[in-house]
Amino acid sequence: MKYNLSQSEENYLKSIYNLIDKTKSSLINTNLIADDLKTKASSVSEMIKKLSEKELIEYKKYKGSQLTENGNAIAVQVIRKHRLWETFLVEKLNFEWDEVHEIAEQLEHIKSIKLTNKLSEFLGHPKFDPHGDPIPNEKGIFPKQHFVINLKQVKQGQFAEVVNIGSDNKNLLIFLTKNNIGIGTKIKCVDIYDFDDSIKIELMDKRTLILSKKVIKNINVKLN
Amino acid sequence: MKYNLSQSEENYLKSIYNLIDKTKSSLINTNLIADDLKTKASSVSEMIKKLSEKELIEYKKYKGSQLTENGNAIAVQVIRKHRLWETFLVEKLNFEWDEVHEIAEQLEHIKSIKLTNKLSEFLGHPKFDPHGDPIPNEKGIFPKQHFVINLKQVKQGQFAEVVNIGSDNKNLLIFLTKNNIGIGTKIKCVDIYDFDDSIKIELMDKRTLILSKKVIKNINVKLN
DNA sequence: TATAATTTTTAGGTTAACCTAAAATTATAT
DNA sequence: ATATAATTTTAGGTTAACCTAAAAATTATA
Repeated sequence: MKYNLSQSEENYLKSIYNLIDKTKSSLINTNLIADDLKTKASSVSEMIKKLSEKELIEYKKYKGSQLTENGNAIAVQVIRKHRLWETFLVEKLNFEWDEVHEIAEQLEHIKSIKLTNKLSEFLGHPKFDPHGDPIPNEKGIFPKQHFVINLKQVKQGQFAEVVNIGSDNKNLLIFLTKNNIGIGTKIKCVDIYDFDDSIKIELMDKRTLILSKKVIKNINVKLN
Repeated sequence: MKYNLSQSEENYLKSIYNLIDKTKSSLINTNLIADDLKTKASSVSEMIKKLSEKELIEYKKYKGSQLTENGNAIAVQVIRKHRLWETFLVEKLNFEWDEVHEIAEQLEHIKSIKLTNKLSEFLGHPKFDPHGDPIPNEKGIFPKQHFVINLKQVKQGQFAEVVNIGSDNKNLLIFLTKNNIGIGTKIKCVDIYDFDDSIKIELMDKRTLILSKKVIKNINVKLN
């Protein structure tokens, strides 16, 4: 179990992991990966073949890819590093949450298990990163999370608390910050507009705000 | 002045910078670089040609290489990152000084000026890294150093203080640690053995120790 | 100073990761 | 059910960074 993968290979594994997570489907299409990694389907086909020869991906031609146990374990460790570094950047270096993704994309490929573990320790073994994403431990175990739902599931009149932002889009994050929405923010759903799937929310300070469908899609909450 | 260099290209610039420093010569031989980077002379020739087309290296065939102003500036920034990360690893994550070089070799290529500056700030803008090497600032200016000489220059009876170890060799660093020699250690030269260029030193606790020529070569001191 | 030794460069090849275009396969729609 | 559309793979090409071996240039030596 001594893989020495290139950054590219790690990125493919991570992408597949994230796409499984996002799409809740176990077989990931080649085009989806290509899209996610901003590369071409032909490049993906090639890489998938290589990774399946290394037994990190399970794949039958034309049928889509999934991760093997080993592939999954590696992806999880890359994600662990990504989220630990994001936490470091925000907590220790005072970066804004919209600035860290890009830098963490680089840092996640640093190869040193000892570094990762010491970093985690230094940060106090954080369970969630600045976007509310759970941070797996050295063994790949994720922390337990409260029951998380998407904001669009919240009914009129219900109270909820933001626990996670499901996107690294800089402008979305800046928008949320400007409107005082962050991890832990408590909100009330005061109105639902069916015609465009937007909603009106109320913050603790009684300020109200209309959120578009696209914004809502990326806000995950727990009910209060 | 917006270069986007590969890790390899950065390594070549850094290597030339370090070799200029070490050899005190302004023209660096192709073979020296090959040796330093554990690559072949033919690869170096190729890369040198490329970097001189980018005007980062000044070079005439068969005559050796030197850095242009731009090449030097880039090398210094890579070195800045290397030394800041080494400091972080030792000061904040409690790594030993013999463990950090390898990891810093990876971290030095992370591209984010903002990260570098925030890291420096987080560390309190350190002037020297764990091996006593000076850390240049954002503008590439190195801190002033006291007059530094090599340990072999110290005469019998003189007192000196270790300010710098001129090697990243793990075993050398472990050896020094085991013998209570580190940056800031005060020593007295009690004997010089001409026949093998070794010396006997005395530490503050009166313990004496014989150091070989190779060890001495890598210990730089200031006289006290 | 001519010859030998060393150093450096060039020529030509390999590998990883990308690409475009064409072919193969699968999915969709009439 | 078959034609069309979409997806995926294959074929063949490019680039960066390495390599070996041979050629060229420089340096050292007899």
